[in-house]
Amino acid sequence: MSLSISQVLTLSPSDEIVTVNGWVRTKRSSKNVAFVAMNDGSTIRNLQLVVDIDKGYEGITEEVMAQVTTGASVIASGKLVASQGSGQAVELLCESITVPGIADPDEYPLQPKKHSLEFLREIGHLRFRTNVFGAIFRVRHAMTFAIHKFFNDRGFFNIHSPIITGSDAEGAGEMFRVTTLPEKNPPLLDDGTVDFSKDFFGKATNLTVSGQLEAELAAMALGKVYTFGPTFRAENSNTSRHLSEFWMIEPEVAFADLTDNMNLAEEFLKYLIAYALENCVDDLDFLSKRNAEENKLKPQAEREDMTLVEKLEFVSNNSFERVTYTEAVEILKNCTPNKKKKFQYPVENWGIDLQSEHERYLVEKHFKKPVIVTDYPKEIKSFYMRVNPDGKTVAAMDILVPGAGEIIGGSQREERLEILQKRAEEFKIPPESIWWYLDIRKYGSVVHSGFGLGFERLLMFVTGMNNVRDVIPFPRAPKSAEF
RNA sequence: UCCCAAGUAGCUCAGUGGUAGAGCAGUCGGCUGUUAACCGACUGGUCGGGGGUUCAAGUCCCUCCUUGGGAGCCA
Repeated sequence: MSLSISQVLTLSPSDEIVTVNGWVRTKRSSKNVAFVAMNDGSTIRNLQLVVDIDKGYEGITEEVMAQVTTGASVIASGKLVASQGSGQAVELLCESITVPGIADPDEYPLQPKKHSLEFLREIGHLRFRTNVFGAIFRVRHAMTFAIHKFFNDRGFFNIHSPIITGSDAEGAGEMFRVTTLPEKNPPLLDDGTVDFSKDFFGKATNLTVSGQLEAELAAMALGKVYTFGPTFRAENSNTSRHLSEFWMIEPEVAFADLTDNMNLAEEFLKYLIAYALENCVDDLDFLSKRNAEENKLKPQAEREDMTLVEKLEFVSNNSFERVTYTEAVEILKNCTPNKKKKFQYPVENWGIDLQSEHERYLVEKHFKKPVIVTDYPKEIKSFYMRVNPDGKTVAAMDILVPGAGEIIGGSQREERLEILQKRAEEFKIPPESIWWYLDIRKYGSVVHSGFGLGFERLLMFVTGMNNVRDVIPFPRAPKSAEF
């Protein structure tokens, strides 16, 4: 009977022979007995293999045991016995061990010690084998599953928005071109630019920067929909919060206004955090301890007063703070760091865009909890956001959390055709490039709202990791696509 | 893209003008129902690349590359 380590660790000692497959984390050996910590990825916990050399089981030779080194794969069989040592309830008393794949100790880069995350990023093909990344990617899976469950339970339909898009007016950022034209001597127009009518799709195409516009179309028939797919931004962003390829969840709901939208977003985030707390206990416990150790190394002023798990519990049990942009500016204008000129960008006038330092102050110092900022000046937001009755602001909302910053950006969409056309004009978006988006407002237009949740930013918040490149298996960023 | 810092053994780092070091890992030996085991010995380096200053450069200067932190863009 072959079992996963997560299964084995729930069993009681018995005379039944069990077989476990996995990889060696560490080995401690002496003349008479050897202990092997084995992990198979099913859980962060290791199974302790005990090899009693005196017993002289067939197949467990010195040659085989010499191959049992950190990183090697092993298949072990034996009886589950109560552990004599502390640290584990049960252990596998081995009667046979085979090593399907060795890992030469002279070359294998992972050691049974703490490695820097920077180093592990350089060995992206092996970092899955560490406790940290095992925990992170199990949590990532759990969050993926919980997202689909949340929406499915509430009558939403998952829409696969296209990855290749012909729309270049989405305004969300620089795009990656998709083309099959030859690199050398592509067909040119008279003015010397590339003739994309000769390209694969008969027009210029790019990788999507957002599934929102397409989700809106679906919501106008299916009511409640969401997308969950990869998104691509060709911005030259070199930060710990940006990727060139990241995953985004974008719900879109017909007959829903901004308040409905905020309620959905808040319920959604709390659900996901509660799901992680309930279903990823071991992994979050490990990440929380890791986080606490890192916290100790920080200067006093930057230390957090809650552990990761405490922070997650706090967020799932308390309501988010909701403030308008106007109120946020008032708070910032009158706050101590602004008066003492500690901000790099002083807050003086209504209309400025909130900088990272301002958002951090609001979230980490003033409210000390997630904050929803609403009703931004229309000049600093997108063309599709609904203009408020004051004519100055739009029905937008951003959710800011400690550490990961802006985790959600959403809005009530402009459903009035004439106003949307005027807004597109102001943003210099040619109407013919979004004719289908405008068409939706001609036929049965309704109030509707939605938001985008950056999946990796959610994971940063849930796992306590500080760099977005550590919560995605294969990070893509400028000058970085090795694995 | 801009600002700041860093790049020295497989890993983490010390070395600020005068013969390249430590801890961990690895190898060998010892010891022990061990828990990132422990003890001893040994091995291990184009000091990120290129150029320059100097009798002499890991160290000073220029330049490029990469990484980290911050900023902008945003999720």
